[in-house]
Amino acid sequence: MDRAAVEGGPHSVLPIGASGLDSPMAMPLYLQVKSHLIRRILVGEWKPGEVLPSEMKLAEGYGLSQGTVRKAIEELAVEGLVSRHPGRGTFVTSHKGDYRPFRFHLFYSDLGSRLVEVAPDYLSCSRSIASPRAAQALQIDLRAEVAEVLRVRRQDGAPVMTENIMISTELCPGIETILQDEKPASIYLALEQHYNLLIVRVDERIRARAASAEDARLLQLPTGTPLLEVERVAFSLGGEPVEWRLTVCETSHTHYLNQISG
Amino acid sequence: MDRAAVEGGPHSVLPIGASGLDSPMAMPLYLQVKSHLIRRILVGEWKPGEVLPSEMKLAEGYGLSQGTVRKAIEELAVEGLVSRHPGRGTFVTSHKGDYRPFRFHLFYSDLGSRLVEVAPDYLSCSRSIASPRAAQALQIDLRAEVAEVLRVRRQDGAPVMTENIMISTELCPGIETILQDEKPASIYLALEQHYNLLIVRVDERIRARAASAEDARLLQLPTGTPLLEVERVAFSLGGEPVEWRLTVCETSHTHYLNQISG
DNA sequence: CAGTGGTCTAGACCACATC
DNA sequence: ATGTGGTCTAGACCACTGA
Repeated sequence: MDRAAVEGGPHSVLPIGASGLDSPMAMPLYLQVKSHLIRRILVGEWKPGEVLPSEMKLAEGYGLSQGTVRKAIEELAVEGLVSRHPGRGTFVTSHKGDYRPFRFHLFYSDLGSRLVEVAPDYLSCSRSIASPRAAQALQIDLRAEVAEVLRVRRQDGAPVMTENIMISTELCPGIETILQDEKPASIYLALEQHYNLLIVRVDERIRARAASAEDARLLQLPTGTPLLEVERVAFSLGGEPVEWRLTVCETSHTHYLNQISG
Repeated sequence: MDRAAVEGGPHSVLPIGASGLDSPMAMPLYLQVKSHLIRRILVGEWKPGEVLPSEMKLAEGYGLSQGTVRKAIEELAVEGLVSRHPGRGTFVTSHKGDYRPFRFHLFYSDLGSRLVEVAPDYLSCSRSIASPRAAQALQIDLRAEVAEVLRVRRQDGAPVMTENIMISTELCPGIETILQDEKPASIYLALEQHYNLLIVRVDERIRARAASAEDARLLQLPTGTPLLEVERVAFSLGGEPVEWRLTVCETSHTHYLNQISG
């Protein structure tokens, strides 16, 4: 075998053995293939929803056996970057389609239905200055510009949750216009379609707090009511923080469900 | 190959092809092996911390190739039931040892340290009657007996978290005595060592609530203070609910961290 | 040193989807 | 009919562990 590199396409990124560092087993070949495939997805060679070449084609391209490429793809599938369908092929994950839509939304009504199943109301959507917490989380300048969205979710007509969202306009220029016009139910789908940014991980820090005057007004309840506060940072496939979000939820008929296994 | 079943030991459970249903690919062989290994662990053939036979030995025992058995074991490793160590062997997971101890405890101080790193104070430990919520979660009779524990955790000397724990005495006879005597930092380690019950999954429902008079007394703060309430049900390897736990935490210098990926 | 799990290959057959 | 991913085999070499 000649460890052929991937050549030819306009999207060719880096041949696997390009650095002189491919001494035997420095890093397993399947992990090198995995990294290389991630870079090719990142760079847009295959966009969300599109199909990858077959295992055999990729194996030929890399000059490796099918089994090695298969192991790389299997890890991508476990991590949710691609999904595999027998007889059809391997597809880049999209928030569109049937692949676990809204898999990052863990709020449930106490009766079991998911709170995300009703579209949110957009109260405002504008350019703004990042809050200190958002700026730190997004690793941007303390007074950098962001798109800011304020949304409310209802359950049986009553408002139960507010979402304050900030996205760097440097990373996503024009995002405030898109959100303003489309008012999407899934912001992550919008990021994916307009900026090729695939959200693959979110960190959520959860606290209890008393309702501020603003909370009380938006959620129509007394100031001081205990509320659940979830501060989220969403990261793209490339590991960049893309979105900061502060969700505040009234939990008398709602809860956050976390199932931890392994 | 003759698809030899596992014979001989006193712990032999079920040969893989025992039912007449091993028509080709009804269920993949590696999944059958996986299920069989889980049953053998459940039944105590190898206890937490002990080593499994090597892949080759298991493959010979089942009359399959090493690769098939490997795939079964790899899934067990991903699910956290076993851990693999090159050159040493495959071990049944234990909460003891270095395998992600306290991996179900997601409370952190705002400075980043884990709240579980200081041993809790045991305030009380007794036999009691299950609360309605606990009885429902543990799938036991509404007035069934449980062991009830009340613990408090401190941060820099100040109490920040109470834990109210109920465990069915039917499933774990004598557990109240063990907890009373040992006051273990990890209840799951105690369940594992005394009852061969391995906790592999917990469901947590999170809400905000106002401090009750009892909360206020235990945490030394005003009644009505917003607190984070986490209602946990812990499940054993066999899927039975084993423990119900209500954690109440003051979150002005503490948070619950959930990292969601895939 | 022998034994372990980790990687890699090259082949085979299967169920499934699409045309 | 063709091509896909899914399963399974049988061999090889490697790095690491522990006696």
